[in-house]
Amino acid sequence: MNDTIIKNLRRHIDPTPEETAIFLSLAVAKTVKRKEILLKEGDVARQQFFVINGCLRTYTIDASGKEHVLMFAPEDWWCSGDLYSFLSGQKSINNLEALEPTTLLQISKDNLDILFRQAPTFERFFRILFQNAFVFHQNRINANLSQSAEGRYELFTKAYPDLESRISQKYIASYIGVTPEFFSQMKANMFRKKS
Amino acid sequence: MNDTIIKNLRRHIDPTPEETAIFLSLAVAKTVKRKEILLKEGDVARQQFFVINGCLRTYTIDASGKEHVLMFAPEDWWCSGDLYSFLSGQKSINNLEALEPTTLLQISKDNLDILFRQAPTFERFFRILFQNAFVFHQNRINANLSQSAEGRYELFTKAYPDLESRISQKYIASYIGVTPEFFSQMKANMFRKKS
DNA sequence: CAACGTCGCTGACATACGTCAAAAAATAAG
DNA sequence: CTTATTTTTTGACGTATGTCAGCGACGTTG
Repeated sequence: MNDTIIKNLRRHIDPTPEETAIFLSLAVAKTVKRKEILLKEGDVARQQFFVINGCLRTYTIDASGKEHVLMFAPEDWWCSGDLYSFLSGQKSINNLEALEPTTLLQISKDNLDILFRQAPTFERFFRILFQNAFVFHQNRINANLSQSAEGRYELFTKAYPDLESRISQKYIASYIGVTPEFFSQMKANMFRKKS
Repeated sequence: MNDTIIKNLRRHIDPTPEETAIFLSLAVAKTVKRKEILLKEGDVARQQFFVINGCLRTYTIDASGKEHVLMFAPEDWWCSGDLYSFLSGQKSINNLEALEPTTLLQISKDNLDILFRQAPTFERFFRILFQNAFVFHQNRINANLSQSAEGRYELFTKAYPDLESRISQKYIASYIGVTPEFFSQMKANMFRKKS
């Protein structure tokens, strides 16, 4: 079970066995059920998560009560729920929910600070992690500015290759920024075009 | 002139005089004219920039030739032009242009790697920088999903408080994802509402 | 198996925003 | 200062996407 996270860490850094041990001693394993809420708007985000198995979604609820999916976190993804809340201690404006039964590691802010002090190579790891997140998000913003719903849908399938079959498509619609009804019609149109 | 960058560094880290000196020895000052291009789509992004004075914009050009502003970088902002290109050495898909006569510091990828090795506190600095960028971008994505053009415009004014009077409003329209024509009408409507 | 809620599909109608063209206003250049 | 260029505004009309309502197909729970 620790294989997944160790492989994930090795993607960007080469920690010594001691450093890995420190990391593992500061992270806590956790299992949640489908539909379980890990972070609720208004609470403070106290943990950073790493998904070993399953899938999470981060979403907001707007003034008129509609939900908007900010990101998915399937296996091998890191997820903060609400990073600003996590860092600042302010109330979260995002929600975080499990879309499947999910196994994850969580690490608290205090432990993360300890980690950075005791194993500074993790500064590097998270620097690279957020660097990549920056690229990912800028890409998505670009898609929002320049592409139609179809283009954004393609970007989704590239970002999350095997997710579509696992989750309700209303979440995909929300992620690309259209209503479920329109998404349904759009897919029908796309199919018609192809054949 | 180095005051600006030193103050910027001190926002997140507390570098020793030696570390600051290392940083300054690896960064190069540069001045560019209005409309000068710092990075062109298809080239490789070789520098990371810090704006001392003036303003840059990062933008893409879509298949139909339309430009889309991804971000502005007025004074005291860092800007990568195309971070993916900078990191990977792949061709850039973004363009970077000065909107005003601009003074900046630039640091190459090689020098940045040297900096990380010689003064590891900068790993921390850039980790925090990208962390903040993550929050900023997620906010913007949320606005794109949940708000109308008016809401996105408000977010722009919060993100860049004194920029509106300095740049052409067609760039603001592009940043919030509407046409200049619609933006013009929208502002007229907003004014009418208020009074 | 029955009953219920959730989800996806369809169609009629509504609206935010885009397109195109032209004039007016502001800015830059000679 | 004057002309040329760029930017902004206005208006008519088009389109992508939203809203609402209904209906059928599942999947869950008792």
